[in-house]
Amino acid sequence: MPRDTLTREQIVQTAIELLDADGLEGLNMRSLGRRLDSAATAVYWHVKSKDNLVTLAGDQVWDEIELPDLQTVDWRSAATSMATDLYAMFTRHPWLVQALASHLFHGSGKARHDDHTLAVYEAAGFVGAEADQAAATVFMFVLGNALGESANASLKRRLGRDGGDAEERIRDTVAQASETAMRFPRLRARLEAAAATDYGAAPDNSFEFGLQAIFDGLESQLAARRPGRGGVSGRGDLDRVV
Amino acid sequence: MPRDTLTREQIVQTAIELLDADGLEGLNMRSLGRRLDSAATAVYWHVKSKDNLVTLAGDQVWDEIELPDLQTVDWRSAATSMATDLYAMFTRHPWLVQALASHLFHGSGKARHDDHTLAVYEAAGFVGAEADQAAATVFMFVLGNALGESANASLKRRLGRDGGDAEERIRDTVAQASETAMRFPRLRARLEAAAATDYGAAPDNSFEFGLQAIFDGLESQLAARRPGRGGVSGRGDLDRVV
DNA sequence: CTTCGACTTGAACAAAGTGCAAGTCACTTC
DNA sequence: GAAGTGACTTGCACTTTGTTCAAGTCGAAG
Repeated sequence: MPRDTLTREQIVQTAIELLDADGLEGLNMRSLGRRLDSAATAVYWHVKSKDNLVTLAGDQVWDEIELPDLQTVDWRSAATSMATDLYAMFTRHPWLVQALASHLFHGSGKARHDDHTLAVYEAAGFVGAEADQAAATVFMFVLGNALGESANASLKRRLGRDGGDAEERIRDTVAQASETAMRFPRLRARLEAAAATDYGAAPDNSFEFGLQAIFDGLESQLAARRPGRGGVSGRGDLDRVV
Repeated sequence: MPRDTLTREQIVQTAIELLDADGLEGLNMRSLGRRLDSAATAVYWHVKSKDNLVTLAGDQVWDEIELPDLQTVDWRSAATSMATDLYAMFTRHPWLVQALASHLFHGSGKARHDDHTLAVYEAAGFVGAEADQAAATVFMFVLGNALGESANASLKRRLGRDGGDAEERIRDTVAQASETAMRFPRLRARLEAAAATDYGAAPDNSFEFGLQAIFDGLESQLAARRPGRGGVSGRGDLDRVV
């Protein structure tokens, strides 16, 4: 009963669904095949390898974010919405962060990340060498938050999947970690509070807080430097900042 | 010819060496056993699982960073050195970032990250609810940079290992990425420049730049808010910042 | 009707994590 | 010193998962 022939788009789409649901570990070629009513190996006609498939899925997912319209909003709003979109995208697809960390995205990685980051600033009207660094700052902040969120999602997934036994495993890990952390006495109270945290609880507003603080800092650093120059290179005189 | 009995410390130490050299994918129980002159499964007497082993390795590695001395340095220097140490540690052990992203560290994760971040600020004299968010901001920024660096390291490792054939693979990936990125016309020039980048080249100073900008922003946000209050809770009034 | 190329399939291989029954060896106990 | 105990090691084998491959099926073109 083989239905209409498989398409690459269909495969990538299904892969994204599996990835969103179960993370990078949750995607395997056999279950993907099953979900597509095909043999696992049928996929290999359309896609070179699993790595390749994940890369394709990632490419597709990048396109979910869009550039804000410069005509209607000021740069800070534009940059804020762009960064927020980016963060939301990473949150929707936590596996993307995993893939980034384990190289799958890398090859192109450096190029694409920087591009999408630059989009934040170019879209907002910044150009030139300073924008490179400012954009990188914001992007790295977003990425860091995404990594945290991704790890969080992995945990929740595990907790949800294999019941009480997983909870126990996690309690173990916490206990084990505490042992190490106890060496930092000042942090003890805080750790204990964190261990009791309900992981399903609403997130705090630290992302927005940090984002705005960063914008403040960038604004003042860039403003302080702008009057003297108009060029494009000039990486040299940034060194004294540190 | 079985030598002296295996110890857990020895195993963890060797695991870290393998991880540093070849990343998370480079560590497998059989090669670990070989390196230890033991059967692969001997390790299982000392360690519960591979995940567990990676967690132990991570615990050990966290201890490489230390708290700055508050008596001798101002908060900003202290926080800078702490963040820089953290970043250097992640750079030395890129697999830690991978492990973070793929749950291995999570259980305690949220708790431990926040702790170590908080250390930046507690060590520097900040305390209270604002410190939570400020610390999280810095930490997330460091983490994001670390993720970028980790991906970069993965790529270099690949390039180094299996020769020209890998380079070709990477060229492919870049070409593929360009195709997608071409849809963002403003970014084209930048992408082409990035594709030509020598990955072995010296890093720019964007980490330091971003870090100082963030401190500027935090300083002004926190300073602006401090006069009115002295309490500890007070998450409510932060909302208006956004 | 034949052929060709797009596409699918099932068997099979290799790598890697892990459990298990059976050992070995040092040290304690009588 | 004999017997035993428990720490530790080993080889085998099972499982999951990515991937290859020879052998198909099927629809359209000639």
